[in-house]
Amino acid sequence: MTLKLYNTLSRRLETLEPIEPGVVRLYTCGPTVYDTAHIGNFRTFIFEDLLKRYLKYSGLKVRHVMNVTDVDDRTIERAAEEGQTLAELTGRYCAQFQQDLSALNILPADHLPRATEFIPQMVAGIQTLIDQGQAYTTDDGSVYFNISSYPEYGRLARLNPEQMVVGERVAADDYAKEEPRDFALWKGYKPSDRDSRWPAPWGEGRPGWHIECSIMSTHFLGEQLDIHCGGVDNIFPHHENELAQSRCLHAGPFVNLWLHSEHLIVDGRKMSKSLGNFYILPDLLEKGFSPEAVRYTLLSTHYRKKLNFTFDRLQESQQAINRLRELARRLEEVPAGHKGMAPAVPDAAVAAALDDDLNIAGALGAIFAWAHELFGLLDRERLSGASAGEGLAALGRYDEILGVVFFSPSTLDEEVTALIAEREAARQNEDWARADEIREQLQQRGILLEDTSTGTIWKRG
RNA sequence: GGCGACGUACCCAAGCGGUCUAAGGGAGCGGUCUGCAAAACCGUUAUUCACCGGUUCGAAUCCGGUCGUCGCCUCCA
Repeated sequence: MTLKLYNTLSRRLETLEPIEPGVVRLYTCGPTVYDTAHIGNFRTFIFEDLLKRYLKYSGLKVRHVMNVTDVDDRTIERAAEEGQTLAELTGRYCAQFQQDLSALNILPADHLPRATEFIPQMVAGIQTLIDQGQAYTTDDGSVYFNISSYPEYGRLARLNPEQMVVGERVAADDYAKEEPRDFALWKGYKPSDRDSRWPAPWGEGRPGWHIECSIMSTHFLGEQLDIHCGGVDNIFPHHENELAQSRCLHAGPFVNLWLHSEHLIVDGRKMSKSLGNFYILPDLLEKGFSPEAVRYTLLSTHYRKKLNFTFDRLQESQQAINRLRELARRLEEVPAGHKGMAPAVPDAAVAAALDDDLNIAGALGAIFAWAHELFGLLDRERLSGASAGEGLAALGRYDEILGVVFFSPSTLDEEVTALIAEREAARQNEDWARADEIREQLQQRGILLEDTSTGTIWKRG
């Protein structure tokens, strides 16, 4: 396996060469738990899941850490609005987040540390930067990183600090600092912060956003990471600042490969809370879409391409998944000793595509082309029993990467089960009118019935 | 103003200088099968890759320009 990935730092494809042979140290930026994450957020988490699953598929061990930001402007604001403590609010949304991760069949990280669990370590790190003369305190008890103390500042984002526009967002920051481009390591306490206050040598307050990742990644994975992921909007300022801090706290390279996923688009604009054009998973499930259809939709476009989200897309994804599930069902029906052809499984094509910067569309193309070949043989009863078994195993392997075929075993409620039984009876009596009526009724509810040679099956529409 | 990405059929999308008269998914149309459907299969829907010019024996693929869309430029995945 020679997996090549696009490194944002070099803007080139680079071969993954784990620091420790056979083990990949992966750090992915998690959510800020001030609200339910929208599916644009999940596009990134699903891209990271694809990466992780493919690394495992390739025989590597993955040590994965995802942080949870549970203290920042938004969490504090939201907690105040809802009259809750910070911990109550973030606890609630963190639980929601994990529930959504699970629904989308995203493999959990080995560690999911929350920023507030590492405040003393962050304080120590900030103190080191102060001691080194790379950070300074201000009268309000805040601490800022002096970007001029780090010559490589701007390298990741390819921004020249001299040319950076000091815009509204900087002006809106009412903290005192020596130079507008410097960023906060620590924010001095203000009454509006309510219960969000922690002690520090230079004064009570709370950590800035970026320092948590520098500290927690090192804590769990060491000073150098193989891969660090996030959405493109994290390149600047978050990752640029994180990189600066980490490089100043320890001399090594910090991250070998920086990977960033593109945005999910709605009506031509990026999906975001501020634009109001977002969807959350529970709402899509409520509308009757399956979690696997959401997963497939977010997964099936290359991670560095913008992805336009539509309900049609979800529907198309469901159809594609149904096709693979149908293949599995048909393969299971082939008797073990059946004589026939033995087509090759597309392992090599799938691996070649994914080795090329996770070319998922190429991999899916290979899988579906193979599926088509198998269906043709199945229709003519010319697939050997052994090949059917191999095919089923191969599909299982590929689904360890895709995670859309063999998960979330759907169940039917009693009413539906009874209707299906009633229809069976009607068909036995050749009462076609009643049988068709039930079929249409269930179709309205998103359940498709198909009468096969071995009985009636159902699937989601 | 600075930096960057993208534009392939009705929709989505692969393609990384020749095997491209361009994978794969969805959708449509005709057929086989079926009680009828659905699924699956067979056939069909781009001699063409936003547009213009250039490099090359050869370009969807490289270079330049034009048009269009989007993103980032201090706390957005």
